[in-house]
Amino acid sequence: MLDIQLLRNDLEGVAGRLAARPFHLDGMEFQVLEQERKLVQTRTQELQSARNSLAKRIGQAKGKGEDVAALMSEAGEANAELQSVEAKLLQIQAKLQDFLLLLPNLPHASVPPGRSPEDNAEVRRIGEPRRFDFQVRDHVDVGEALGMFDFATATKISGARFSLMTGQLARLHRALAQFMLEVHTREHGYTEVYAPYLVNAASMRGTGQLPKFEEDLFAVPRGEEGKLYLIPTAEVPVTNIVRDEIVPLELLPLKFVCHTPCFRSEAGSYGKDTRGMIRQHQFDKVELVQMIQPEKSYDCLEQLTGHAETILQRLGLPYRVVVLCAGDMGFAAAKTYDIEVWLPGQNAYREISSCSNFEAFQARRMQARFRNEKGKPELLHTLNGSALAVGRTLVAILENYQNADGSVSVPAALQPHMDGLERIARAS
RNA sequence: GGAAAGGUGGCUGAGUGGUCGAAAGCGCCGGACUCGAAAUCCGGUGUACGGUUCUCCGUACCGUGGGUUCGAAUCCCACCCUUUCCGCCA
Repeated sequence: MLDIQLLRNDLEGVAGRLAARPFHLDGMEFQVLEQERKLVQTRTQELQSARNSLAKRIGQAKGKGEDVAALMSEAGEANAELQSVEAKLLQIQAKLQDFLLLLPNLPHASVPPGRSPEDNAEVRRIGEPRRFDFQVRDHVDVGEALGMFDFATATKISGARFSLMTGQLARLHRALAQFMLEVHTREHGYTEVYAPYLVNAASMRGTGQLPKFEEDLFAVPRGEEGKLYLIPTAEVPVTNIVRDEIVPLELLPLKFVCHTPCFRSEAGSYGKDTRGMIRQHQFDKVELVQMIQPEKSYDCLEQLTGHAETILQRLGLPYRVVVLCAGDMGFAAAKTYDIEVWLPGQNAYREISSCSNFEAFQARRMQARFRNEKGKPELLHTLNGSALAVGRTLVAILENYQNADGSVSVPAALQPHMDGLERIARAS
């Protein structure tokens, strides 16, 4: 959510910066709502003030045993207008809130303009893609040849966009998550978190999934009106740790790492990445989340991105880092780096991590604050990034570490997590 | 799922429907005392929004949402949550 003060003071400027996404800000709608709000709110408060002092006088008069009939009728009359004007105010404020909740974040000044992924700018490229002296296979062929990937059975059990792994492949998947958690907790100073996979609407609103992106979520009905949502990323439960909290300054930065499954309906991506486990309804991810003072958040974004890159470096996977252009960024982000891993089977770099600074956008929705040097509550900045998407990392390993005989080498960094296993081969 | 108790400011904890945004204590901040500290004493100490604009003023907020009333932390209804006991359960 954007600061409503900013809209009041510089509507043109905000509209200009949002146009880069591109997003059309309806300035007229806002101004009309604001004008009305001001009028109605002022009147409401006047009437409330009058009611309060009148009620007070009635109380005092009664205390002295005086006649209060005249005062009572006066109060009764004023109440009629108050009631209607209060209802009107609630209605306008709700409209204003809806308006604000649907505005995306402002892109940071360092974000390149542009509308499509082609406008993203490569920041750095690390590692040399390996040369193969045999015909490379994609992860599906590699995994199925090993007899450890079974998409057909996954489809039988659940439907499209689910996967089933068995044996050493399932173990590799587990080892990856384990390895990532250990690097981040031991070397990068993150606190491990176990968090709920089902969250309420307030949490989804806090991080920005709601109200605009409900169709991307899986919902579980519960009770009469209520429902819970399956998390699309650990970002949601973990960031909401600080919702409605005022964090003491000395606790900052808060750094959390959390491994969860993620659930996404992938509505609107029909026909996209239908093969293999690139785009699934359910996938595992290790997520980094930080909460920090505003003046430090961009340094933190660089660090956090570096933490994600560490995993790829340790695994010996070639990758590049791109800064997303304004048009390719998510709704809540002010700046995002995508990390793309090299996939020989696709002969392309594919997203494996997305690291973003949300500035105060989420914090304002969540009322997530810290107590600054002056002792005043101030909105936090929130950041997060995948480090990494476990399923896609597994894909990258299958493709980059495949051997001519159909086996897959286990990256050295993972071997300690797999009882020293060096190669995954078909069981004979 | 059943029964009971309870949700008040950073914490503990009062609060006959009427100067209650809320006693008191603790904590915290400032000051006095002190060479310094402790103890003691004095003063201050919630959040959000709006108006004004840097000084104030107003409004709202006592789990959430409704209701009764001139007036609700206080009464009524619904819901949520917590604790304890029982049942069930990994």
